[in-house]
Amino acid sequence: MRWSQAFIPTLRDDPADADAVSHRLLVRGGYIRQLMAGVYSVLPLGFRVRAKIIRIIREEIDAIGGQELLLPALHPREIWERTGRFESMGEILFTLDDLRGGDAVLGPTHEEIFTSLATEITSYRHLPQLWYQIQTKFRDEARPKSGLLRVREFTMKDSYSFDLDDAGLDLQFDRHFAAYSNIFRRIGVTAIPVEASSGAMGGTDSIEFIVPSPAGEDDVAHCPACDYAANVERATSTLPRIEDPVGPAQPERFPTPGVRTIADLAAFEGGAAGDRQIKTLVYVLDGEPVLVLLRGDHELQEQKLLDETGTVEARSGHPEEIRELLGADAGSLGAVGVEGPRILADLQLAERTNMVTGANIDEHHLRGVDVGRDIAVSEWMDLRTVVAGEGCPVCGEPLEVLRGIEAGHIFKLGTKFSEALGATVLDADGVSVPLVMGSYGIGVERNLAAAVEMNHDDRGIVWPVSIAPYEVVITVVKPDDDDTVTVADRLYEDLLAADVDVLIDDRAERPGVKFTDAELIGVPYRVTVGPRGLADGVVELTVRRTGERSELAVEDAQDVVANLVRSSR
RNA sequence: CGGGACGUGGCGCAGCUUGGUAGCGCGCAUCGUUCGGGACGAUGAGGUCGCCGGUUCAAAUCCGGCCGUCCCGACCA
Repeated sequence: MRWSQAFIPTLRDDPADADAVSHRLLVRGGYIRQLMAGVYSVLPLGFRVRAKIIRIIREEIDAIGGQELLLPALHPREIWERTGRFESMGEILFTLDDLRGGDAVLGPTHEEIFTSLATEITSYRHLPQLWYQIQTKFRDEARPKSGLLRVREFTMKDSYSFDLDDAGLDLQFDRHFAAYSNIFRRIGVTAIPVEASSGAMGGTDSIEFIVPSPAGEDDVAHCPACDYAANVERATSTLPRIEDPVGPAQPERFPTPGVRTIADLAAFEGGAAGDRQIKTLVYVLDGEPVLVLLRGDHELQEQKLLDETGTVEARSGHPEEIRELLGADAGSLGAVGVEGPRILADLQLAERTNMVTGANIDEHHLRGVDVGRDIAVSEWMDLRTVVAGEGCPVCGEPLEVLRGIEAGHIFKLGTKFSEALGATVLDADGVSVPLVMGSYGIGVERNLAAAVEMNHDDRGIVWPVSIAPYEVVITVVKPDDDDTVTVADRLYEDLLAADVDVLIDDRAERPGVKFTDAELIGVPYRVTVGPRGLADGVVELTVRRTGERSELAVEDAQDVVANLVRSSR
């Protein structure tokens, strides 16, 4: 491509509304433009990168036996109602009417559609199957942000596996794990596989691939020693045992004027440290009010509460609800003697004694509370959020907590969708059994952005060669100098013939502008052709990532550059 | 959805408090001088001041409503 003819609208200034590094650089570099909140146009440079990412994904999924197909983005509302997800995903579903008055939705994902197609599989002899597509998804996110990282319309590769039994699913799952690892490596991002919550999917196993980045939205507990990694929605840790001093034979009420918080009570004369308090929260789970108990210095992990209780929608109780349920306001709540609502207690409270908690009378607390003796816990469960520095559940070393981008997610779905939609086969004994399914997603543009988050410097993007829009840019220093143009054009033609993706900057611009633009858009290799070098029979090669420069004899340039590109793809 | 900010040529911004001919930088076009790290000069093109309504002789500016965008939070396969 000749830069003089290309549509590469680079900007000299940072766009005012771009915050994330990838957002800023992709807009400035002329890769993308925003059309509306969370919706972007992909310009020629961006399109080339996207195409390379798609090619890598396609090669890897084909390699594990995937069959590519294309399902509609426009779905009947009815199929979403049949699996209950019109309700559970209702918020993010784009809905629309058609002329015959029916309701349609734009697909946010495709389990329902793949599963309904899979009803055509009738015999175990036709299993396993692995189907995938690379297609546009629509999700009406409440808050799109950070450029391509969180959008409302995006491309996803989603694959779906169909097996007779769990063993078959496990195999397909493991193959996807390997394929995804290959994909991220080839795209040039570091993605940490982490145990994840299955959320509303209701599956069994689920692994997210997280690219560490401050622009991400997921927190991951990671053990540097043994590689344990889990989304904090799921992560556990080991904590030192606390020895409680011996307490009274029954709880004692005491006034605590002005005490509202855990910290207040810890500082209060006659109170107790946070780790000796019981925190009592009122939550409403699918309409049912419950009490949630945690150690005073621990934070609730709401996703764990959802997962453990099988709840679709959870919220904290409103002040009026709390008062009606317990007779006091937040700040003085407790579970001692409470009957009626379910009491869900975090495992870390087990066998604790002589604790301090609210008395359900405003500005009064109880001391000497023995959890086993005084509180009618309905269910024990892991509910707390892991914090950096706590012990790894596998090896005990201190955990770190990283922020990252969810670049891919693989799920074992089991039979949830096949049962709901009647996707069954006859097994060898002639018995009708539901297909055992897995689903596997990877966001194309999100990975493009993640690659920029991981590969940039203060001058711009630094693409890995594998996904760079162009592998080489030839910078023509003096486009009105005949020798320069002759040599540059010949090199350009030769590199094209050698199957190198090459861009020639033949614009009538000053050299500084060209160098700056080349660095901004992030082309891995730059060959500078100008009279100064040609006087000595050389051109100059600059490596974008390292800034390393070398001189190449004009006659060698084509071979050297082509080989360099080939070896770094 | 709650909180905050913003909306003025392609991009980045000033002007609004105190109503009176719409400005600056970059970019763009033409010409000239320049030319190996974002040149200089001259001339020029380009704007329903987000939209609707109100106040006023007169509204980018004041008032009301709406729309849009970004940030924080809530939310989120």
